Amino acid sequence: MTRMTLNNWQSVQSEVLARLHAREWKPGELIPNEADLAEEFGCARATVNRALQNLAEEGLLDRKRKAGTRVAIHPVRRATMRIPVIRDEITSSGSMYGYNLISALDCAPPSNMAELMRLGPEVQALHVICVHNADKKPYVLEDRWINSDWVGPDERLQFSDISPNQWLVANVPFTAGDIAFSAITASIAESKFLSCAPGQALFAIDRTTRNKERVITSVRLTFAPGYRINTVI
Amino acid sequence: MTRMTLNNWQSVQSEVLARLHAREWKPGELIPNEADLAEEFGCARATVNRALQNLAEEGLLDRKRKAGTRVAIHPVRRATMRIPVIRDEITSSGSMYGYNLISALDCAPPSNMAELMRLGPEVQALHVICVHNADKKPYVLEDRWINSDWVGPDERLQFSDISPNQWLVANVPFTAGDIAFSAITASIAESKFLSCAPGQALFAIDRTTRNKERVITSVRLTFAPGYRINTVI
DNA sequence: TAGTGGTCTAGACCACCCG
DNA sequence: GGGTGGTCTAGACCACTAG
Repeated sequence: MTRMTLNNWQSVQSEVLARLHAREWKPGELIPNEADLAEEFGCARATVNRALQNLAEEGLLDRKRKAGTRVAIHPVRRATMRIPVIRDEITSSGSMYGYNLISALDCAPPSNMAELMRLGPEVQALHVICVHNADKKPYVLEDRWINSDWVGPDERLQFSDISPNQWLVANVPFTAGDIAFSAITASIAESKFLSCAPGQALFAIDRTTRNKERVITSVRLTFAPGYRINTVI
Repeated sequence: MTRMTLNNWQSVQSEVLARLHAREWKPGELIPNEADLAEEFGCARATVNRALQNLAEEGLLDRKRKAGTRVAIHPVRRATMRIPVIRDEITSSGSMYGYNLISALDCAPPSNMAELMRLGPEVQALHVICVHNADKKPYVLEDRWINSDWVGPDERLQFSDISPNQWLVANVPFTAGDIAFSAITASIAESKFLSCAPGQALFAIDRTTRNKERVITSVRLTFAPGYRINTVI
């Protein structure tokens, strides 16, 4: 066994990655245990552990106590992507950010939304519709329901100046959320707000944000035609 | 200072999370340094480090040497999502998986694809079109270009039985890739393969896979209407 | 039950970078 | 310059689980 000196976990990770890419360790195979690798690499076991744990997190290795570490069969199963913070997304692409409040009304939400927010019948919530612009052209339509418990009468006045998203992020703590991506067909209303043809294919993001199982807000973002979301593996 | 005993990094992380959710430490604020927290929690600094590093990775904290650790202003900016392995996605939802090869031909790719794959003019690549079915109904249309260097004449015969994706994952190592999500309008051809109306909004994933800067394959997956991709923060 | 990964500790040194 | 996070080390004990 050639003995090398890799004295930080990044270099250990690189070496392991190289062996995976070279198929020296093949998918499904068992690789040597941490103690042996530590000796071969000339470093502490904790250093090897850090490297292998990182690769396991990325989905390239499967680790189990006693069973050892195996090369994952499906090398990459996860992608991490930025959740767009609309204002940043627009300004960082060099465009000028603009914001139009369309409406902000208290009313009883439709039944599916009431159920999601666990509101009784007749209970009202705040419904906000607004448009974010890039260089004065519509960029995304925001259609949001907010649980009234989280926003007082004073705050909602501000929504003519700052977007509810920006306000919520800064003022309401949350513990969990879920996101869904889909393709939808532009309705008449959507096409009007986004200045596109009805029936056009639009990219939509639905996001629900919770604080300890209670829904704070649920939003649909409908993007202008041509929007893409990119990420790297 | 109340002194507690948190002797593993998960409990340290929970405690820190609780303070963040309770707004005890507010967005933008500096939190105590690792040594102080270690003393307060009654554990080693390395344990605090592990917890804080994990929270920083998740986007909840911003850490800088000398500057210290701050609560992130935009609490969550990343979502990690499963890259669907089509066959698994279909079978794990309880449906029967099926596969139809439409065509597999060597031909010169269109210019944008040739450029992406860095092929000279007139150089051919393998173009595969196939459909994956769930319970005999079209689920996703796969339109793929494969660099001929990576697939010999023998292998391509197999594509009538197993999908090129499955074959590539098992046989060709890759080092990097990128993915894009978008909404497209169904063309005549797409609508035919997916049994939907032309003009319908469809969810599309474009994926390019590389081995050391050389493109192995580039694929567009076009999903049948109604497809959604879900993830949790 | 024995082998493997998961983690903690105490101490140390280093890299970075704010003031 | 000095305080902060980033990491390594050696040793130890524990938790899990395959055989």
